Amino acid sequence: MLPRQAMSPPHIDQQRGLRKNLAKQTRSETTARATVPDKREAILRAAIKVFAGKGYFNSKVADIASEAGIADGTVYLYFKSKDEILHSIFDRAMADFIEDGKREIAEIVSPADRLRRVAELHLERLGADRDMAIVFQVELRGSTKFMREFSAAGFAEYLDIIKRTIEDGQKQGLFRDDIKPIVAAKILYGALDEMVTNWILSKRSYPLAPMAEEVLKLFFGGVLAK
Amino acid sequence: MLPRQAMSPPHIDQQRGLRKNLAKQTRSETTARATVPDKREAILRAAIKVFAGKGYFNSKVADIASEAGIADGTVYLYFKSKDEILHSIFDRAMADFIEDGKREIAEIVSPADRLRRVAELHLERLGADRDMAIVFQVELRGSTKFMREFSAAGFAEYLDIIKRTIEDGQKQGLFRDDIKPIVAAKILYGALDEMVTNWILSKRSYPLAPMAEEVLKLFFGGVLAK
Amino acid sequence: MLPRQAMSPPHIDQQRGLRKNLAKQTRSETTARATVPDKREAILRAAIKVFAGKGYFNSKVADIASEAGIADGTVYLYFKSKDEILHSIFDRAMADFIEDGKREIAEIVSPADRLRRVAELHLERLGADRDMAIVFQVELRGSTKFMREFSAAGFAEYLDIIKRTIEDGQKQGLFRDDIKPIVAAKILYGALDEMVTNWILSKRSYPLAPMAEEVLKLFFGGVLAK
Amino acid sequence: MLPRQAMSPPHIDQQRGLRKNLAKQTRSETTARATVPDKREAILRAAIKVFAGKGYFNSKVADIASEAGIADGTVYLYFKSKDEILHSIFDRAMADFIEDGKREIAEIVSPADRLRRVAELHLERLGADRDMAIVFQVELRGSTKFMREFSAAGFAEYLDIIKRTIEDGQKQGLFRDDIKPIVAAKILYGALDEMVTNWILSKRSYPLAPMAEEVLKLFFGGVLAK
DNA sequence: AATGAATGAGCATTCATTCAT
DNA sequence: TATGAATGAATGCTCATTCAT
Repeated sequence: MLPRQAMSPPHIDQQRGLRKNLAKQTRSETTARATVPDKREAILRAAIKVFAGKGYFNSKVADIASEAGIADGTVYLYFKSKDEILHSIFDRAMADFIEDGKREIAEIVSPADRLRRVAELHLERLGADRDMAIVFQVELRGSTKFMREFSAAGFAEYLDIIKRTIEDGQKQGLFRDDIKPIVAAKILYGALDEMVTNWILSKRSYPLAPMAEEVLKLFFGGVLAK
Repeated sequence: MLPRQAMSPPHIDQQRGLRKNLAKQTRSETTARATVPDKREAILRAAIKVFAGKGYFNSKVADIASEAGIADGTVYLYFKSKDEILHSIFDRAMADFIEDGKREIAEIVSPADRLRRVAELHLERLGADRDMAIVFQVELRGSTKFMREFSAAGFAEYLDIIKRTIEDGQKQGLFRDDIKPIVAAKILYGALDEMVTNWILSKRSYPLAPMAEEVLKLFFGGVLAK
Repeated sequence: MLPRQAMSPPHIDQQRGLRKNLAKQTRSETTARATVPDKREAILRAAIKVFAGKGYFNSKVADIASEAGIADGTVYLYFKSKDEILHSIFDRAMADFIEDGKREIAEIVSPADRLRRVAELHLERLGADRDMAIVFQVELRGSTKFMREFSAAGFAEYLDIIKRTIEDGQKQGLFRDDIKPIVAAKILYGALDEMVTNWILSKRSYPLAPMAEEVLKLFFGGVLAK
Repeated sequence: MLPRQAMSPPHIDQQRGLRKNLAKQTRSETTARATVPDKREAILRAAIKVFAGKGYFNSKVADIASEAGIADGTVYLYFKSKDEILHSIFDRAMADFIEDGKREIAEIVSPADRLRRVAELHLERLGADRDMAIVFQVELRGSTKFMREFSAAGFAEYLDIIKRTIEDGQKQGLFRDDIKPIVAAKILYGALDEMVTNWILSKRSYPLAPMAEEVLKLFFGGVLAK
């Protein structure tokens, strides 16, 4: 669920990011300003860290600016408001996550394998960036406003991907058809989501991604003994 | 998840209030001032409504007081801080929920039926009070601080009830034993939780409790066709 | 400077306090309410203690009520406001102090001895009740409003007593007449006042009254060697 | 007792400000905004005025900001709290006063002349800035907390200067040695202090400094006729 | 007279946002 | 672009005072 750009070099998600990056590097060589190539990116990374640490409402814009190594006012050259920063974090992450998910799934034939890949991706992504995971699990939920927007935008699409895969499975006779696809999709999502939340809150440190297999085992076969 | 008192439909509280009011009026027909039976209760109800509507951080103490029909300062006769109000909501609700859950489960022999009852209770409770459900799903999650406290206190116990039931099922050979009970418990909880969240965010109005059956069907049998 | 009533049984200052006291005692025997015969008095004593401990502005009316062992609202049956309590403390104390001073002085012929007696009384009074002294030295000064009123009322009269005594001394050729009596009076008062202030602030505990002699030695003879 | 900087007649501060302003205007004649040269200074001056007028507890931070011609929040860019403003006033003034006092005294040989200079300085300083004098006489005394701190810090040092001068006088046989130097010092201080207090409370307007001579006349020679 | 629950005006402080430089 | 000093609206909480009982 972590946006690619958040983990990769900046700009890669912005139309032909690669080209832009090249251009920037060219400029960088002349201006000798190698560090913080993209300030917008730096602000977002700083915001994720700060939000994760203190929560959205307890985080001050000054904290973010400080973490990003810039002046307070500079934040407003890149974002209209503190609110917009949080939005940007979600929007970018979700868009990126969905795009990646789609791509990876596209090549997989078996619905079960597709679900497996989605679950793995879900946990791999969030498991790779604890701060981002915290923002997603905690801050996203901390606001009905965001939840609705989130729901309306990316989340619905994400859930739809799962749902359609389940429908495929049903059409192919692989999945039971006495279960509503959308409900099954929500259950899978809810289970994965709970894994992430527990992982975040856990005092122990353990890899999140392997939990995908555990979830799928139950999701596929159920808890009843055969 | 709402405490019985707080969760019972409004008319019951009002009936209680009415009775008390009548008594009072009889006692002093001249004085018109009708005292609110339980102001602390009124504040909690008001807070749940306000928090549900605008979120904890966007809610002003004045909003709560106004909703409760009392003066701002009166809130502080019953609660030490705005923060304590939120805590009280959780504490009471969780304690009550767990107590009820335990009682109901105690009489059920079959582990599967016990899980069924837990799931039903979970959705019945939250489904009966949308505002309380919003506070639980949204505000509780919106703060790592609360989540940790919640986790440490009531939530862990709740999850443990589910876990032990699953262990029972495994011992009796009813449930697969290649699945870790705690993971299965989290999955069930996560699935139920997702049902609640979706219900809250949904524009359509539908009964939440019946979703329990849907979840259990999948949780027990899995999604794969036999 | 401590008002007599503040150190003696209540009511002694209110027209024939003794008689009233007797009456009260008579009543007390029937009602068995021997403690706190005069609530107004109790409030004033409590206020002096509380004001001395935390300062006027930091003292809550509730603190005073609690210290006096009565309900908050009861305070307002005896005083119109918190402000009035402070006023009452000063007014009573000053009136009493001046009255006593005049009486004691009246019998003394020698102006020097009269000053001596005034100085002794000043320090004896305040030295006998540290809390009252604190209120006088600290709270009285902490408000220009009070200072002006104090100045206008009792203080001017007190200073006048000293001044006239000095004038007497000058007329009798005992005191230098190249010094303005009012200035000399202020100097004596200022010196005594400083003794009290130092005594209050001192961490060590020592008797205040003996300082009168020290002050007078200098006031009479000056610091220069003869 | 006012720090030189703060105590110097307004025009000096303004001159400094003007020069700075001129420079600024030259640099940018288009921008109309004239920056206040030293905002911290302005806040302190405003606070002294406001505190003198209404007392510390009755003064609102908004009053100070308004008097200083700045926004409320700006106060907190220079001071951590309202309390810190009062502290700053005292600290600066005392430090400055003591420094000046020491310097002036250092060059004087005769103990009597030294005391004279101290007394003159004392009254000159406070007599030159009525508001500052009010804050010193009223607000400083109005809080045992401040008095103790004041006592511990600057005041003790001030009193010590006087005390040692008197000790010098005694060693040189100029002053009686049957009087404790510290007591004499307190008496002198108390007398001066009383002059200031009376000056502040007086409705008439008269120069304070000349009172030094009156006080010293009595302090040196005593009130008794020779 | 006494109570103490209720009131609500009042205020120090914070912090997102602006804007002159 | 970048800065960061300045802004001022916003709000949790206190506490003197009231008043129904």
